[in-house]
Amino acid sequence: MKIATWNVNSLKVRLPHLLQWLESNPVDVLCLQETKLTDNKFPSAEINAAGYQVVFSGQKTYNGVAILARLPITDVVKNNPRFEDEQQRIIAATIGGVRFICAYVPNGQAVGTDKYAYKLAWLAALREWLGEELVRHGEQGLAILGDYNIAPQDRDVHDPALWAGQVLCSDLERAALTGLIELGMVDAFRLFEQPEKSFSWWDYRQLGYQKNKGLRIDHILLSGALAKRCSACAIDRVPRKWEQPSDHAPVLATLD
DNA sequence: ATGGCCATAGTGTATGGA
Repeated sequence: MKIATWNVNSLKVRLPHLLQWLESNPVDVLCLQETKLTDNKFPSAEINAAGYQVVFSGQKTYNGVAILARLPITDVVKNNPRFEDEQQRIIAATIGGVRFICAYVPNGQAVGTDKYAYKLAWLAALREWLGEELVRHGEQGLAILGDYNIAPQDRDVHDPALWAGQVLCSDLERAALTGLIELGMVDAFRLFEQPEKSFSWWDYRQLGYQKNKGLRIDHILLSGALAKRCSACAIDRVPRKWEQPSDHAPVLATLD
């Protein structure tokens, strides 16, 4: 089973990229973030025509998540039942016996702001819910894929000195990510040897991609049972080079 | 020079993203 996550930064703009990417990467499960579409505008027909079922939870202008799958999608849950949230940032479903959570973690804007506090509260609630979900689904396997808006370590940052203590890299955010991992999750990307300076997001400004001024903030976390099945994990930079790209690249993993 | 870009809403220019 091949699984992937991609922050498309507007599915309206990026639908052609999504369909093109799926042609060359016919993954079994794909989690999308920042669809930025209300549900009535979601392009289900085009995605179905590409051979995928799809479930989604969106809103106007901001956020929005979706899960595409070649196999039937069951037991869909929208949002974290432990966290009241107007913002559509989570959708969960079971596919092929595996529990998938697609997550768009809040950005946090800047350390010390209200949005930063919201991010930390959101992550604390995610941990609480994840603990329960692992009891329910851990044995068969659970994966959380998404845009975490957290660079786990300095090696995931193009310029650690510049980013030290900043949002996406702060100690409290990293501790919140560690909190998820402590429940028994594994960062699939770090199961394998990877190129130096591997990133999943590059700023649109300052020729960020061309200069590889990026961060690794999109992750696939696997429960122990799935980590044992994982035989590969990589970032696909190809669509970041296309015309009018998302600022994020897809992250893929293979489960044997 | 401490910004620069991009998407959205909407038709000016602000907000949010990361």
